[in-house]
Amino acid sequence: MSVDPGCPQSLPCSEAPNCRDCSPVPLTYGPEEDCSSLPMSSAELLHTETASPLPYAMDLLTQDSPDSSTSPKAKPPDSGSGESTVKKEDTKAQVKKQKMRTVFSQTQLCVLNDRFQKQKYLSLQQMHELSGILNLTYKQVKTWFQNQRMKSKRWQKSKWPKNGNGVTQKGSAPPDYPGLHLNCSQGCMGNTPSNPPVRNSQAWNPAWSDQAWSSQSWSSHSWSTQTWYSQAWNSSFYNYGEEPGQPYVQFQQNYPVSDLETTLETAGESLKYFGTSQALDLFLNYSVNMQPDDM
DNA sequence: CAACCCTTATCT
DNA sequence: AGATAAGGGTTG
Repeated sequence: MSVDPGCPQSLPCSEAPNCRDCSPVPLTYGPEEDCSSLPMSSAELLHTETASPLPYAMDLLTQDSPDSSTSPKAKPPDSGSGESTVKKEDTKAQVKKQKMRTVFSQTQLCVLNDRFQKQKYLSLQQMHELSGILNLTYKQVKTWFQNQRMKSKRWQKSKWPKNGNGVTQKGSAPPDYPGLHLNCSQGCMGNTPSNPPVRNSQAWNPAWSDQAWSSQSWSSHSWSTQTWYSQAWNSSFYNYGEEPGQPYVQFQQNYPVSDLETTLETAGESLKYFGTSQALDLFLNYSVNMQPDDM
C-alpha cells in the first residue's frame, strides 16, 4: 500500500545520511510481529512494512514469511490467549524460523529513549500504549526496554565498576545512562545543549505491581510523555473516546505513524532549542491543552 | 508472568 | 567488527 516513500517532511536530521530514520515505521525484515497481548498486532495492520525490500530480507522471507506487511493475517488470530496458537506444527516446524531484526526508526528510538530516561520499567499497559503509538508490538517495546536495561546496566558497570568489595557505590548518584541514541536528540531535534533529561525521573519500581497502576490512575499531568502521546493522539484524531475496547489501533489504521513523526518533527521545529525530552514534554503539554478543535 | 541474563542472528 | 533486536533458558 502506501508505504510512505522517503521522507517528504524536511527533517532537521538531514545531516544524517541514513534518512531511513525518517520512516516512522520499523523496518522489519521479515514476518513476525507477533503480539501476544494486543488483539491485533497494530504493526501488522498498519504497515510494519518491510519498508525496504532488502535483497537478503526477501531472500529469507521467501521461505515462509507471512510477510506481515502484505498479509495482515499473516499471524494466526490468537485472539485473546495468544500462545494457544499451536499453528501448523504439523510440519514439525522443520524450518527454524529465522530471526529478523527490526530496525527501528529514529523517531521510534527517540521516543523510546526519551521514555526510558524517565522510566526504566513500564507497566504492561504503558507498554501497550507505547507500542500502539510507535506502531510497534508490545513485544518489541518490551524487548527494547529489556535490552535497554541490560545495556544501561553494562554501561554503568563499565563506568562504575565496583567499589572493591563488589559494592557499587551507592552514595553517589548512579550515573544516568545517557540515552545512547544521541543522534536522536541532536540529530533530529537539532538541539545542542546537553540537557539533563532527568527532571521527571519517576523511576518505576518493579516492586510496585504494575497492574495496580492502571495507566489511567496516574495519567495526571505528573506524567508527561506517555500520557501525552496518547492524549495528543486521541484528542487530535479521535474523539478522546478512549474506549477500553479499542486502544490506539484504530487511529493508527487511519493515521499512520508518519503523522506522529510529522507531529514530532513539527514540534521539533519549534522546540529544537530544547532537549528532546524537554521538547517532547513541552509539546506534550502543549498538545494536551489543545483541543481537537484548536488543532 | 515478567525480569534478568546470555546467546544468537542480523544489520550497519 | 560493533551494535542491538530477538530467542531462549532460568529464576522468583
